[in-house]
Amino acid sequence: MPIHRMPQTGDEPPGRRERKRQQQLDHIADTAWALFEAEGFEAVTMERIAEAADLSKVTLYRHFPVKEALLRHVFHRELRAAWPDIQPELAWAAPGRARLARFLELQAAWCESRRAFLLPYTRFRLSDSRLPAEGRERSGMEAIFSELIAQGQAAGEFRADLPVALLAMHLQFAHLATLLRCLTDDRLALADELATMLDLVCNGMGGRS
Amino acid sequence: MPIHRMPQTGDEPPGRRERKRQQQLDHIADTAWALFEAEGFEAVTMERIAEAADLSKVTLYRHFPVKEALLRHVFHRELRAAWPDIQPELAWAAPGRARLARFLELQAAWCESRRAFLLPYTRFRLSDSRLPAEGRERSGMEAIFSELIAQGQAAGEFRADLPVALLAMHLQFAHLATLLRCLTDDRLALADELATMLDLVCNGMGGRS
DNA sequence: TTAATTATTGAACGACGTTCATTATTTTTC
DNA sequence: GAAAAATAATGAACGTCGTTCAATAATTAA
Repeated sequence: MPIHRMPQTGDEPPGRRERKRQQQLDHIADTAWALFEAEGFEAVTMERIAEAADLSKVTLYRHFPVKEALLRHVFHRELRAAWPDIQPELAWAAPGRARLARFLELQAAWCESRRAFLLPYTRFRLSDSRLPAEGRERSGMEAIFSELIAQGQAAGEFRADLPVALLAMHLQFAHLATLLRCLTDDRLALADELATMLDLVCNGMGGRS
Repeated sequence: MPIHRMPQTGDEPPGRRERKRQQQLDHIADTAWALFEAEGFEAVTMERIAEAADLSKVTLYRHFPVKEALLRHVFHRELRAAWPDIQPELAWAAPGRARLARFLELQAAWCESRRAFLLPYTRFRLSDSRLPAEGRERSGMEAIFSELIAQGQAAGEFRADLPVALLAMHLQFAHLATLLRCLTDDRLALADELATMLDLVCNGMGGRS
């Protein structure tokens, strides 16, 4: 069997190379996060991130093939960090639409304090399909939507004639579109628009089949 | 009053400068269309388009500030050209969902023969919000959706508690998302996925308010 | 015709993302 | 342990997108 890629059993202890890789990823993400926060996503060049993290530009691009992939990595790390605070709040709402609505409320608040990152991230997520296969794994948000929708389906609140993945994708695009609209038009309140969006996604726009 | 931008009454005869501009736009679009069709969107550089159209690169960028703007211009020209064939077919279906479904059918067929352009165009449309104001005018597709939805609202088939523009935007994003999915996954049939998408947009995913 | 606007151009630039040959490091195998 | 194979990292150069600038040509307004 080919040695260089073993079957990913996952329980084997990672070698030193993998460990160093992970901590270097963390180091890069920390550095990038700080720079993005200080100067904005567009203003920071990949070369500067590389220098600040004490890496070659080529090496940085080996880890993150496009700049937005780095943004996504950083962003998802933040999202994972916020999840323990968000999740218990959701249990109070009934599975299905109510819980989804509660999540969007909490999410909106979380997003408000990350406006600088949110616009480029949203744009990228809306149109990305050029990341390598491993990068096309479920995004943090997509995984959460899938979970919440599956709960709603199990509770009989969401239609079960369509696969969860499709519903989740539909919701996610509507979500991203709403974010994009709000971020490019300051007159729109994120929380309100998200509530309207959820209404539309759940109830449809009224056409009978 | 400032001379260089008059109120755009529109009925004054355009000067020679404006006429030359228009025919140059047409010339550029023709050239770009041919190159795109022959070699694909990504493979053609802006410099080559400029050379082929006998222009300076800077001049080309003056007309189309980003490459995708040129693609959009070319694409919308095609769509406008196809519209006379599509529109009469729509009158046979009742306004509202049926007519929308019919449009998506015809659209799918039209798209099938333009796959090469469709992917970059879709990606761009999904995430564009950096075009100059004049460029953010309603896209061809968005205008059509708006019209069809307004007809459905008037016929009482679509809910009227939300503005047409919002419904149209929602539909358009779902539409683009479906295109993106089908173009990046050959196993999916465009017509089928569009029908499912319309179902989802019209009927919602089943959550009660 | 003169004066003010606008179009067009070449040349250079910064940034993204890639390629390549070379060197260092880790992992495997003996 | 040491040798060999595989992978990681590097600098340097390159192509493309998109922009800036100063200079020239063409159009319009006075």
